Amino acid sequence: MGKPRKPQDCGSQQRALERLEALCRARGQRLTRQRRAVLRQLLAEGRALSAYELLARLRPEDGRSTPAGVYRALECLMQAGVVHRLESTRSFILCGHPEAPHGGQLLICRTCGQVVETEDERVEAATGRLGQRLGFSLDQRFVELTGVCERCRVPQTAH
Amino acid sequence: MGKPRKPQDCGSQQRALERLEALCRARGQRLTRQRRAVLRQLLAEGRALSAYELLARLRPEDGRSTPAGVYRALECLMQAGVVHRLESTRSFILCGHPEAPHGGQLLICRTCGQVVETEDERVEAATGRLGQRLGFSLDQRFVELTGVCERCRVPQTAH
DNA sequence: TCGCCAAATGATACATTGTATCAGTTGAAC
DNA sequence: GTTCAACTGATACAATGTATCATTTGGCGA
Ligand SMILES: [Zn+2]
Ligand SMILES: [Zn+2]
Ligand SMILES: [Zn+2]
Ligand SMILES: [Zn+2]
Repeated sequence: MGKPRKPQDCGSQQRALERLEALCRARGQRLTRQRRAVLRQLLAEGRALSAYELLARLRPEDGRSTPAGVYRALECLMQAGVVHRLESTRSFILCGHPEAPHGGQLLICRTCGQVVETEDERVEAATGRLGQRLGFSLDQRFVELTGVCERCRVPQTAH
Repeated sequence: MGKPRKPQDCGSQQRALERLEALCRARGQRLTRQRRAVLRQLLAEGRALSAYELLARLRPEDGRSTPAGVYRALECLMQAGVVHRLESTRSFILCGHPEAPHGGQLLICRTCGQVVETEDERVEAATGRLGQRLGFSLDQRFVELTGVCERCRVPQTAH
């Protein structure tokens, strides 16, 4: 609960949206009305949303949105690498650094809902080596760490 | 799909069941009829099962089993540390080495469904350090690596 | 510009996964 | 045996995710 990181202002939101659109196109995905709408909502929210939370935000501006439509849009955006799914909370979030395709780590604050995405070399190396050691050729790595972030742990005296 | 690791024979199954029961009791959990039945099914199956797959196996021997009952049993067994939930496949599996409570890594073969559970020091260290670096005090670590296991990759000529 | 075709959508229905509630039962402790 | 918390049974429902198919859209070549 509690407010997560505040959403970006409109100017940078617009720029971020354009950047994401360019990425989608570059990766061979049409960026349609629905998909753009999903991106916009995720960007505006600034935190992870469940598919049905997304749907609730989309319906006011497009009454024809459906679960299937939302899931299809999310599927496509995940393909394009600009959205990730949080397995442990069944929700979806914008990629934090979508420039290069990747599978990183997600740190989730269970108090404020903040999600931090990283690409930690040591974790990458360790999981890769683990797969190798056990004879697995890995194709996906889910690393989701939940806990309490610094801001939530230290009850900073608002000044 | 394809058969995963074959379930253990009845003798060692019985022993394993008794060992698990002892662990549950040691951790302050009553081991009731339903919970024992869930354990038995997971042990017999030798792979991860969804809650409803479990339910389907329980009903023939106890027609009063319900989803709520299965989830309650699973909840308790997870508390006791003898069952894990696979977030990425929404299923449940017996802990591979339940002697000490832990949160390890799960390697999942997407061909045969086999799940290997490890407690890799390097992965533990790397994720711990990552949390620390980002100011998170972690309380749970989901590390699920999916890929293809050795047996499935090398189509060994059965002899 | 026009027609074509693959991709995407809309609409509907359904499948799977997980919880809430509350009355009744059980079982360990005294 | 009584008691009380834990557990169960039963029911209903909430949340999450898919299948199907007719229709629309949009890029592309004639
Ligand atoms: Zn990312
Ligand atoms: Zn926080
Ligand atoms: Zn385990
Ligand atoms: Zn395999």
